[in-house]
Order: sequence, then structure tokens, then C-alpha cells
Amino acid sequence: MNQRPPQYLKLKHHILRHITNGDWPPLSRVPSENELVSKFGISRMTVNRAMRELADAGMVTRTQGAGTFVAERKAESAMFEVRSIRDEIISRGQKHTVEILIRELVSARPVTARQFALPTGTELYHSRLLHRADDEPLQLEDRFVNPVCAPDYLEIDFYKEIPHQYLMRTAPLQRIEHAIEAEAASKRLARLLAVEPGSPLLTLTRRTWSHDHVASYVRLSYPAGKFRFVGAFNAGDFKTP
Amino acid sequence: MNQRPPQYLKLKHHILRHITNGDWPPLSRVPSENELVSKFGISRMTVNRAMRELADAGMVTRTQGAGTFVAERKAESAMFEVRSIRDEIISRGQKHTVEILIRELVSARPVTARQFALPTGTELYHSRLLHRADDEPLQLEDRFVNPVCAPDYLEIDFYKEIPHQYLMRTAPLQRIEHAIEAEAASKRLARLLAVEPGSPLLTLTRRTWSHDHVASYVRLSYPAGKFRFVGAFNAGDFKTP
DNA sequence: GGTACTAGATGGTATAGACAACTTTGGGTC
DNA sequence: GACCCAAAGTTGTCTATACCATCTAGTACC
Repeated sequence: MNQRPPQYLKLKHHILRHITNGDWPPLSRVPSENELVSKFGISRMTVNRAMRELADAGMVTRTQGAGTFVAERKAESAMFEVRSIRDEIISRGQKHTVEILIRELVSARPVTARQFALPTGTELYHSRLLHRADDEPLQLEDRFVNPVCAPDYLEIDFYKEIPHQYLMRTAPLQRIEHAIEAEAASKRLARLLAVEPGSPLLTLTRRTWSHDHVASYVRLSYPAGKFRFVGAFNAGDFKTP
Repeated sequence: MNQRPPQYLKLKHHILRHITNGDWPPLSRVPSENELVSKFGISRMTVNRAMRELADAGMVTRTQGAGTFVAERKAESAMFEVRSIRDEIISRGQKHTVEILIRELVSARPVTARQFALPTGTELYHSRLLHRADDEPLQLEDRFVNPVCAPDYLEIDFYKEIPHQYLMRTAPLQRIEHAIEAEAASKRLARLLAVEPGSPLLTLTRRTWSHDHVASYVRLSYPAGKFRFVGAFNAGDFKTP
């Protein structure tokens, strides 16, 4: 009757599949424990464990008496949140403006293609935006997007919805890879960010996965002193009453 | 019989207290589920839930057939791991050397005292170490330590055990706060790290908590191009079999 | 001394049932 | 319509039991 993958894991994956496929959109209702009990013929304790672990992972939210619902913000749980630069600027009380420098369809160069694990020459969307806070350049965003994961990426009105928001909405995020480093500004970057050539920049490189493909590869560059990445981590629950 | 805090939480906190107090050192054995069942008069399923959640949080490790044991590496679970620079260098296949520049007891200046939430003038340990990889400066480590949390900090043989290891071993880590930024090298930093003044540095600032106090405040500076922080994050389990 | 096996201990999962706490809903009353 | 209240639905917790998989220690054997 019960086979190698435990029942609670099978149920977890069943739920996850519906969520990441998109047929259970954010905020929609997940079947109640008793419904799942009768549908899958497993006990309620087992269903409860599966749902509780999904809630711990932040995929669903549960409310006693109300029900279980697909969570909206999926990937923003880990430290060094993938936060929208627009939200960042606005929450500082500054004015956010964005300038579109590039928006095109390109053939992947070897170095870029390798990031996507795709053959050289594959067509990719490419955008380059400059974000300003109170009219001062804050972030230069150079982004490549896999057309398979976001077919109408070039059609977005970047002035209304920045790429980050679009991708979060469209593609169910599976994995994120970060690298943060410091570098000296090249002449081109210095000109765009209004700093001296050779002055320090803070650069975040990020790859995201969706539907088991690399969905995007982006480089975010900030002038030193104007931005920093922060995060916190708590061990266990660590309250000792 | 059962009161407001659920039984499984009471048990979790009971175990956690023994671990953070230090009377159950790392790798020591935690009572088996059946022992806890008879000791606390609760059912095994409840004990199992408590222990499973502690294992998920990384506080203990469990092995079927063997038992449950206090985990050794407590805080290295979050992304942007708190990894020892020595391990980092050695795992790159380079030679690690460390030079002790400062090792002293100081009265906290206002800006430092504020980081510790302590009054100005409180005595703190201060150390400054320079780590080299294959004789090239890689990291300058400027560290303040709360004597309450690590009384014999100044007595360590930094050549054998770098501060990071000592602190991990001594103080049960409760919380970590990070900030990563880029900066231009001051003359002093440039000289120590063997770079040009004004050239880009990557700087990590970190505070750690232990026993409900700020235990340490450290600034780690790296020459640009020689180091970067990497991390990854997976949503849910996200395998969809 | 070394090796192979076995019995016991331990954690991993699952069940059926129960009660409690909480939310929503619908009906009844004013 | 506005309000109150009871009923139904949902999640949170807990129990007692069961069977299985794995590891350990001790024993018997060579």
C-alpha cells in the first residue's frame, strides 16, 4: 500500500506541483485537510504534517478556522531578500525613476550562454535599465532573460512594472543563486552611474531558475556608499521561557 | 493537564535550554524518544514532532537506529554562511597564514559601544588580524568581543585557532546580522592589504548575539577581485517527481 | 583475535480517534 | 438593515498503537 516515497512527501509534492504550475494561483484556497484525507485515503495526521511543512517553507499560509491558502511572496524568505529596487528606494522616502537604455533580442555570446546552460547563439532578451533615487543614479541593471520562461518580456512597460516584479509574477521561482563582489568602475559604468572611473562599485550577480530552466541572469551595480546588502539570521526559535 | 504552551513546544524549549546552556555539549547524546516519553508523560508522536523540528532547525542530528545528538555546526545553515576564512583559503588549495596586528583590552568608544548596546567606556576585547592566501593579503579582520560572552578571548592562540572557531565553540550563537558593502581603501587599509589607496574593497560587517547579548562586532575587508560572497536559495523542496 | 550473526534499541512513518480554538456562515430577532 | 447567536467547517494539538528500516552491541563461532 505505502511505497517508498512517504505519503506526506507525495502529498507535499502534489500540492507544490499545483502551485508552481500555476493552476493554484497565490491567495487561492488549498483543499482542506479533510478533503485531502478522503481524496488520498490517508489519515489526517499525515495530511497535517505535509501541510504544516509547506507552511514552514512559506509556500502556503494557514489560519485556524479559515483554511489554507497559497502564499503570495514566495522567495523573499531567505536572507538577502530579492527585493525590488523600486520598493527599496520608495521605502527610503526617495523618488524612483528608471531610464531604459537597452531593450533588445540578442544572440547569446559564449560567456552569457554558459550562464544559461544553452548553446551559443540562442536568442535571449536583453535589457539595461538605470534606476535613480532622487535623480541620482543608484543601480544599473543589466539583465538577460530566457524567452522560454517569459515570452513577452520585451513588451512590458518598464516604467510601470520593473522586470523584477514581472518575473516574480510570471515565473514560479524555484532557485536563486547570488554572488556579491566589489569592483572598480569601468569607463562606461562610471559614466552611467555618474562616478569617477576606477571608483568602487558594489555588484550583485544573480541567476534565477524557473520550470527547471535558468530564467534570468542579471548584474546589478551600485556606487559604493550608496547601497549595501543586509541580512539577519536567527538560530532555532531560541527563546528559552 | 495540557496548558497553554503546547507540549511539543515545551519539550523543544527544554531541549534547547540544555543545549544553549552548555550542559549538553555538541555531539553529546540527547535522550531517546522513549526516554522522553516516560519522563514527560507525553506520547511518542509528540516527542517525535519536537525532535523533528529541532532537527529541521539544525540544532540536533538524528540517525535512525543510532539516536539523536547535539549538532556541532549551529549557525552555518543560512545562505552566506559564516565560514571560516581559514577553511575558505585551504579549500581553494592555498596556504593560509595569519598575522596578529592588535590584541588588546580597550574602553569602548561611543560608536563601538552603540553596536553592543553597552555604555561608552565598557571594556571590550579588540583584535586585528591579517589573513593571507599564498602570502597575498586577502582579509583584514577587525573584531570587538564582549568579555561577558568570551572571557578568555585574549588568551587564544590565534595561530592555531582563529577567532571565528573559538567563538563558535564557546558561545552558542543565537543571531547574526550582516551588511555587505563596497568602499574605497583608506591609506591604512591600502597599506595593510597591499593595494592602492582608493581602490575598491569588499567589506562585510557582522554582529553576533549570544546569551541575549551582542557577543561580537567584526569588520572583514577584502581587496576587490580576490573575494566574493555567494549563496543560493531553493524554494520549498521544489522537486516535482 | 577476528568474523558473522542476532537481538535490542532507536528513529521514520502511518493510522484512527478525540478534543480544543478559531473563523465563517447563515438564520433569527429586533 | 443591523445585530446577535448558534452551527458547521477548519486547523492545532494530543494520544495510543503499530509496523518498518537502520544502527549498535554483544554473542557465538571459527
